[in-house]
Amino acid sequence: MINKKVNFLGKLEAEIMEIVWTNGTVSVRDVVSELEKRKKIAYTTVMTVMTRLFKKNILKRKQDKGGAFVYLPTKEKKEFVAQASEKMIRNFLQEFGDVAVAQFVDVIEMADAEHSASWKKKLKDLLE
Amino acid sequence: MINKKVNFLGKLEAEIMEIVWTNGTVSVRDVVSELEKRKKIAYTTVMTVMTRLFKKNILKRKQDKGGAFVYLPTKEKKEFVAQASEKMIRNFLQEFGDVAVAQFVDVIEMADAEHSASWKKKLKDLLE
DNA sequence: TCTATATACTACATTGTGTAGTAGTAAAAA
DNA sequence: TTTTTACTACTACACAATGTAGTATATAGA
Repeated sequence: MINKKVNFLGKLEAEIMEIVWTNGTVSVRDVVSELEKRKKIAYTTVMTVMTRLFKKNILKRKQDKGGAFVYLPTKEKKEFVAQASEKMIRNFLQEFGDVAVAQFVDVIEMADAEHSASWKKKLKDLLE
Repeated sequence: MINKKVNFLGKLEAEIMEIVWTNGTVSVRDVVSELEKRKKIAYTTVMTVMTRLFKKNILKRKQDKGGAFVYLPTKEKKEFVAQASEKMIRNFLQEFGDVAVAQFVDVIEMADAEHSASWKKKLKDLLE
């Protein structure tokens, strides 16, 4: 089918999640302050996105004293990435089987060559 | 960044490309006939999508005698998939390095278990 | 009670995709 | 040659995801 369905995050969503993952528990205000170091952004913009993230169950939140919410990641970054990756790779594998595997190896080799890295070795090790 | 940018194809786009890849050189009419076996669809819908595919350089086309266009894939399926995959895996690897590799192995193992397949073996072989 | 701030709600823009109508044109048929 | 048919270009609308932000309301603290 070759058609996409993996849903990672939008650009702003991703920026916000990075901040949340780094800081653990944050208010909208916190995130806004952080983002404002880099760009002009309205409080309500951040709030809207965080509310959406909450509705998508990517963020949890609870009432802070003072009425405001504090937000927490539903999953730590590692886990979130792992699950999103899994979904992606799974689709990919299901769709392309052999090609997927072969392609993965190719890219790993290319990447190793380009960055004198050794993902190939790591991969071999993981396969014991 | 964890944000998506890999662009595969939409559902209808993918269906159309499958038909193109299978048949090599097709007119809009050909594709419509093929799709109509499965669902109700307007000629112009298919034409619009194929024109978009052409503008995105995924299809080539040339004038047929009779005024109509015939469309051809810019890349064969194998190559298209390979390149799209490469882009995806490359992003993924760049973004998540270790986790990506580890995750790939995990999924392969799970998939093998679930479908008594042996992608793991294939992978090992490819790594010689 | 008043004021500052946070939230909820609403709304608009943009992009990608699916969907399709209409008008014009060109070729084929009568 | 005139009529019919078929194809293309253009336009348009819907819907989802995302980025962006204003407004109105609620509430806590001064």
